[in-house]
Amino acid sequence: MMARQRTDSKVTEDFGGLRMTKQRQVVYDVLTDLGSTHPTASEVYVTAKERMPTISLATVYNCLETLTGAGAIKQVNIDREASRYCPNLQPHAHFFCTGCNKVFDIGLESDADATSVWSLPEGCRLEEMHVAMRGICGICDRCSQCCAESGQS
Amino acid sequence: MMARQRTDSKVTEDFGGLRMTKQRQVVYDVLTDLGSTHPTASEVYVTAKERMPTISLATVYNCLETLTGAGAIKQVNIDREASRYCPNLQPHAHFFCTGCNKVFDIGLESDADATSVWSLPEGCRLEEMHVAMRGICGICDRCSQCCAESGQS
DNA sequence: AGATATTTTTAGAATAGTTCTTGATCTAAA
DNA sequence: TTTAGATCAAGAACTATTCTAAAAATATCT
Repeated sequence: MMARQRTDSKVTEDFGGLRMTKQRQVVYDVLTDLGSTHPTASEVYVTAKERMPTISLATVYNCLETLTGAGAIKQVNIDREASRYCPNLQPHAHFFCTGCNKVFDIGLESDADATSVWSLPEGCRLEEMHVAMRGICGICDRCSQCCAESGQS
Repeated sequence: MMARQRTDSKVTEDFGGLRMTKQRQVVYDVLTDLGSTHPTASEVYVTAKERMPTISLATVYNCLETLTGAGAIKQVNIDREASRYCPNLQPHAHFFCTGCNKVFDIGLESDADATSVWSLPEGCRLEEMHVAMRGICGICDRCSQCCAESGQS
């Protein structure tokens, strides 16, 4: 699935013949390094600029779009807030906690199919599905019970 | 659940003690009259202005926000495109057809539970869930087979 | 009813995230 | 090494939405 190429330190992945420029590699690495924080384009930009001071915000946007198009990363939208980006390619939903403002990946129950609960009209070809949830995460919920404060991050 | 009030022609609904001003009534009526087209704020504005020429776009935004907050209508977001609004209060998903650019309501299979397929961490309080799908609707799919054209609306 | 307070509306300015434009730079191919 | 195409950088432009301030409408209180 992923071909290796020569690089000094990092595994460079080949996503569908995408030319992996230095900028794209930095953006991709930042995204995987930020792990599950689901950063926005601006947040990616801040960290990318530390590693490559000449990179521009427009380039970060370009790279994120290109990587998304190539299927290397996913774009996550919660309402109309700034898009976030996510390196998790497994099928999953996103839980947005209104207490701490964090986004969590939510996996499928084992051998569950997210589409099967929906009554799709005959002939529909489903190509993508985005599931966004809002609520209070377990940490914030527990915190609000014991200290009666909103668990700000 | 919904108290009736005197009006000339239309049923005026009382959503959680919301003051139903003329503007809010017009916006709400436009939304139900546009049926399942899932109009944007601007599209609501165009039709609302025909019925009440003095109404402003800001008021349409205000009314849509107020009605959404009162639970009278739902806001629908597909990626970061302009928000659409929907008078269907039943739990349902939205299918966005990339062929004809239309949005369809997708109901749940009978006695299915959309949340049960997701493995929510213990202690999470889920308050809202939005399911957005992209693909080709049955009409566009059939059309592309017989006439080899993208079924533009 | 009349006076006062509160809410809502209007119009336009402001904002934020994103996209576009243009010229420079890089890369791949011939 | 020349040429063509892709990518990058910087800043301008765009668009959906929110904010602001003043006017209008509505509710509340004597």
